[in-house]
Amino acid sequence: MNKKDTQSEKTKAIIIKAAISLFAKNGFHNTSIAQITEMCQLSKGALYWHFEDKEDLLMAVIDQVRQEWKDVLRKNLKRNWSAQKKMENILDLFVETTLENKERYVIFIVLIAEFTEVDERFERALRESFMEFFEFIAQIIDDGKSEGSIHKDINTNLMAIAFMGVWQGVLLQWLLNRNEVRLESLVNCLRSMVFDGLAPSLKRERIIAKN
Amino acid sequence: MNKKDTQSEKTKAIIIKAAISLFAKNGFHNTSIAQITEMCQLSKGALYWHFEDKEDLLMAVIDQVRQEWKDVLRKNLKRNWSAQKKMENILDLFVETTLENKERYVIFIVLIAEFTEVDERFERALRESFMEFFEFIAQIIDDGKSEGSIHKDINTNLMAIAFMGVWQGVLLQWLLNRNEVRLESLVNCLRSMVFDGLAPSLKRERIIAKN
DNA sequence: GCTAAAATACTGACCGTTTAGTATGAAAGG
DNA sequence: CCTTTCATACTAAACGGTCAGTATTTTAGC
Repeated sequence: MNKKDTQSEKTKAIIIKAAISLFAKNGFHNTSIAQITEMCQLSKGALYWHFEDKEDLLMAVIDQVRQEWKDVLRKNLKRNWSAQKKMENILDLFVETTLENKERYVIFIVLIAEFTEVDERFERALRESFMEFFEFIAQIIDDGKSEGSIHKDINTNLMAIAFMGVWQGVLLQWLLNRNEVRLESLVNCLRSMVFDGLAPSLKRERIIAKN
Repeated sequence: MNKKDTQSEKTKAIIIKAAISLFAKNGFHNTSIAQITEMCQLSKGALYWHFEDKEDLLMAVIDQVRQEWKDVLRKNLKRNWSAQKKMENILDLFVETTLENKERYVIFIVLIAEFTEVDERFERALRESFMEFFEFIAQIIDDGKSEGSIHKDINTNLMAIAFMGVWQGVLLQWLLNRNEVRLESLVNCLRSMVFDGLAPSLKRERIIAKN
């Protein structure tokens, strides 16, 4: 029998799913075990059978979300695409997958805000989750440099972090203003910043200088 | 006697300052009244004499931080500067003031993450705080359009929100990676995205099309 | 294939602790 | 002496976590 098919794994998955949803909305500390067990129609004892404590559950949640991220990137960005095409598509991909499952992305913002400078253990777990993403983006950026579609004097690692940051920031502002603006519009705005630049005069000088 | 000089106002200010610091670090729900009163060497009775309840204190905190933001912008961006100069300086200003008082900016990120889709009252309070900022930035962007230093086809309000977002996102990623990267480096990276653009080829096409 | 034993999965009451908030009284100062 | 300001002691509720016991599934013996 496949390990994933055991009763234990099924129940664990149900609990993790509920926890992701509640942690993303209310944060870790403001979500009670009772809320989680109510959502998945289980008793407290059941939860504590599968997870040592609340923190153990959070670790499982972080792992799960990291895996989902990885899958989204690997499945949707085709290997044979150019770096430029990947970079152009990555924001669309974020928007698309956010609209179908918001929690997946929001939860990391909530957890960073909650645990940074507070709990070293979870901070590290979050940072390590992003490391995988950074390496993925960094590879694309390096390819883009070879291709000539990305400025060669850009610091790859810094840019990967900054790129992650701008996406998360736009997502954060969308959350706050979700009734006033559409995520697509906000991202289009971001795109025109990142890919076209904001100031035509500045940009022209730069291009002239580079040629 | 100036209202600000009364004992009551002094004590209030001390409590608010401690609350800002603790809310920014631990969030609202994960900060206890006891922690706040310990930090400012006061008793519970004292805090509840000056504030109706914990939520009342949070409202005062939000008001205070909004005021600080406003002051930073008004004092440091000279009225007679061009829009371009203002836009070029605003990120430096953020970095500078963040390094001297991190909480002032971090607290909004923490509170958005904590209250969005959870508590309508505080969500609105936060949104209204940003409104002032958006209007400030929107004015600069509009001036920049008249000047010709900013693309005319940019949606001003959206860009103001997105601009706020990218700053917050970079700040968030810096918080997480503060031991690996400097905020200045990350913001320089952001600047080269926003002002120079990422992809030279795309950009050139756009300029040619516009001329 | 049936049954007994054993491992797994789960329930719900309960415990100690922590929390926001209150009641009450003591200083302090004008 | 009376109002403002603060300290101390307390309450009720909510929290994470435990535990004795029950149900359900899997394994093992024949």
